[in-house]
Amino acid sequence: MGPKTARNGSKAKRELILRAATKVFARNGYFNSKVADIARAADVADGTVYLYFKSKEEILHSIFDQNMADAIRSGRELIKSARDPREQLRRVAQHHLERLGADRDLAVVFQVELRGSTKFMEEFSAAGFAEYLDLLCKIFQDGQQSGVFRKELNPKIVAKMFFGALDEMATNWILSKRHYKLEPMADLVLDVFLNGVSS
Amino acid sequence: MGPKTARNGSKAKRELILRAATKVFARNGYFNSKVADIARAADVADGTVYLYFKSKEEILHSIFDQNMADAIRSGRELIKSARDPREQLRRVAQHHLERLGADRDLAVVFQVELRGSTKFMEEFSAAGFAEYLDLLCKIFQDGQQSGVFRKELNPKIVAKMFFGALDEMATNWILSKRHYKLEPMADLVLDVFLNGVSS
Amino acid sequence: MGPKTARNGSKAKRELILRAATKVFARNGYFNSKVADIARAADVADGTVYLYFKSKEEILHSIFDQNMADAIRSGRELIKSARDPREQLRRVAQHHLERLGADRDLAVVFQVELRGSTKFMEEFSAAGFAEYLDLLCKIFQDGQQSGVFRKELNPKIVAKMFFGALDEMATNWILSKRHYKLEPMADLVLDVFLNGVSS
Amino acid sequence: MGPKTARNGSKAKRELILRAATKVFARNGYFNSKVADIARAADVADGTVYLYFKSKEEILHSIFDQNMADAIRSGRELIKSARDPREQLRRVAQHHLERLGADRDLAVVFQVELRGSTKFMEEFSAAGFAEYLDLLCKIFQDGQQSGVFRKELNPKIVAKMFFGALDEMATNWILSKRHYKLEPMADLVLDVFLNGVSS
DNA sequence: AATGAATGAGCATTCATTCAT
DNA sequence: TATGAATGAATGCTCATTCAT
Repeated sequence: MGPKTARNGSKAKRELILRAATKVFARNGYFNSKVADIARAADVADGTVYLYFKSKEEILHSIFDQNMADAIRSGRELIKSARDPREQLRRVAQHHLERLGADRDLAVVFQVELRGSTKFMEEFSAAGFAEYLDLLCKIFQDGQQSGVFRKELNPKIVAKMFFGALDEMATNWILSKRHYKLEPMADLVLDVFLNGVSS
Repeated sequence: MGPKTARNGSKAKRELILRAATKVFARNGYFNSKVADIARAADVADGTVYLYFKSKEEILHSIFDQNMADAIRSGRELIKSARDPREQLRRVAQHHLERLGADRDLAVVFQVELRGSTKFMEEFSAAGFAEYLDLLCKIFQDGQQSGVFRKELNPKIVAKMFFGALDEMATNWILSKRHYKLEPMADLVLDVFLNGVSS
Repeated sequence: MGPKTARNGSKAKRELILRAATKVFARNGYFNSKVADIARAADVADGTVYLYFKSKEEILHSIFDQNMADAIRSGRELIKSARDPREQLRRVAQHHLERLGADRDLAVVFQVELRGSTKFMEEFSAAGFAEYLDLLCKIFQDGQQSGVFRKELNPKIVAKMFFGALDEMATNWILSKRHYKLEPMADLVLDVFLNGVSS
Repeated sequence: MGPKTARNGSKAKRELILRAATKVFARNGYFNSKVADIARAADVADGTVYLYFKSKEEILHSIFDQNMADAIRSGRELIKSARDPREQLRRVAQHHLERLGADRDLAVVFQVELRGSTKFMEEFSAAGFAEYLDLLCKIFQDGQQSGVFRKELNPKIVAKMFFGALDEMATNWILSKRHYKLEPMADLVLDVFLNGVSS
């Protein structure tokens, strides 16, 4: 059998629904999106959604899980592709903003819809998010050991700051009415982080 | 009648409802909070809520508006109280985290509940939030003019980064199970911003 | 305040909904009845039903509970009103069939709708129903002690038989297309029970 | 091909599904049973059920029809096997309770699940049930003609009473938590019917 | 005959908002 | 001002049934 077996079909339809949901959530917000909207956007019947996801909430979770796993995987590979912690940081930051900048709907879901509930934020945090922060933290720690970064800084806090700065770039990009590229922000952020704002 | 006329009473009750709503939103999330919950927490009848607010959404907006106005006012005063842009930055950052650290419920609403809808985020952004960013931006611009900060940096972007970093500190503080003080983070953030992470 | 206080109004509306539900359940069956049907029949909004009952199922329970409590109360009084166990039996049987014969909708709910689920039947049995059987059982026991009834019979079983016979009369009456009086069946049943069918 | 042709295979599978449905209906109730549950219990695909039955309702009907036809057939044979109407009554009653006592799932379906809708009860009544009552009625009429039973009694009503008493025994047996034999109740019921409860 | 993925009509329940008192 | 009973629109999810394979 070729690649179009039943299992592939299932995965393809799951993906289809996920993409449709991302679009719908991005446009209407999670709470204002009806499962029927997602079904229509995916061109399937309402009930079909429930063959692939247990609930509306599980769809949101799946969007997060799947993309976060991807992001972490790419992040790890990017780190391996460079030696200099500064360069590692640059690549991860750039990739971070590239990903979001390439899919506005996904970006909206990540920057806005996923933040709307403490409950979700807690799981969100507990899940891959913490892993992503870890990844950044490791880079800072490496840099400290190799003497590139100041040793007296708390790497965890620096990682959060770095993430927070990138995150804010992304959120502002989404909310902005002007159309600009998100990805170039990475270098600006990096510059400030590495060298500070002081002259 | 002294200053405690009916109008004062009204304001007091409005305040009462607002505080109750903050608590309820923080604990259950905006979408899962019922107006009846807020009414019960404020010890008034359901209908009374509508004598002070047009809708549930307006309550959320009011929480934001009122606190944001306060924050901006304080911010302006703090800026006046110092000459050195670095010190101005430090005071604003510290105040930012002090405010949130002093009222966990308010912090939850600001860091989590207010982020859950693009629609709200847009108004949110349009409203006082932009003003707050402006305030930070001004400090950076002043610092650039007085030669304290690097002139080649885009002050708007730096302001967003600074805000993003502080914001992330606050969000992490809320989600953290450990109990620590939020306010001391201000100096750590400032240090990195001023001097960078490079040794 | 006269009899039309809020509390009376509440009870009256609860009663109104209960009566409407009885009619609706009788005509369409419990599972095929929509809460919206009940609301329309009671001339209230859908949501109003939930101010008085927690769920659709609770409405069914309430119909049972309320009527069963009435039946048991009346039964007890009827027993007091006569000395001869045979006369007691006659009065209870007649009252049993009178009640059902007077309200066909209620009869349908009792004879048909309440029987449709083991779960309900169990609670049904556990609840007032067992009490009703007890009441009949007592009459038989009294009759046995006073020598009116055969002492070798198991009074519990006889009570069940008697109830079963009356119950079948009621069920048949409901399902019958012909219009006849239910109540006169009581004497026929009693005759057979007292004297047997043998000549 | 011998007698085990496809048609036999079909009947076997039909039977399989019917048995599975009886079990599922008995455990969950008709309305709470899903066709998918029945299919799984019968170890066939959901769609297969519809090759043998037009609808879920038809399955319930078939359970009734098939068993009722059996009961009537057995009943007729039992009547032929005895001359004395009293003995005929005894054999039919005993067989009635034996059948139900031997298959609790079937008994639950007959005593509880089949009673849950007026619509079904009407057809139920129209169908084999009336025939079963007729059978009992005939015995009483014979007994009246042969002078064994009192001539002034309405045989139809007596038949219903007799059925009602047996029916109640069966229902109580199902709902009872204690484990006892159902069949011996037949003689007790018969004794009361023949001789009455009076001493 | 058999499968099981897909369908889509159907419904109990919730809750923001109103308004008569 | 304050109340809280009443409203009714809104929606996630289920499941009997179909049909392409």
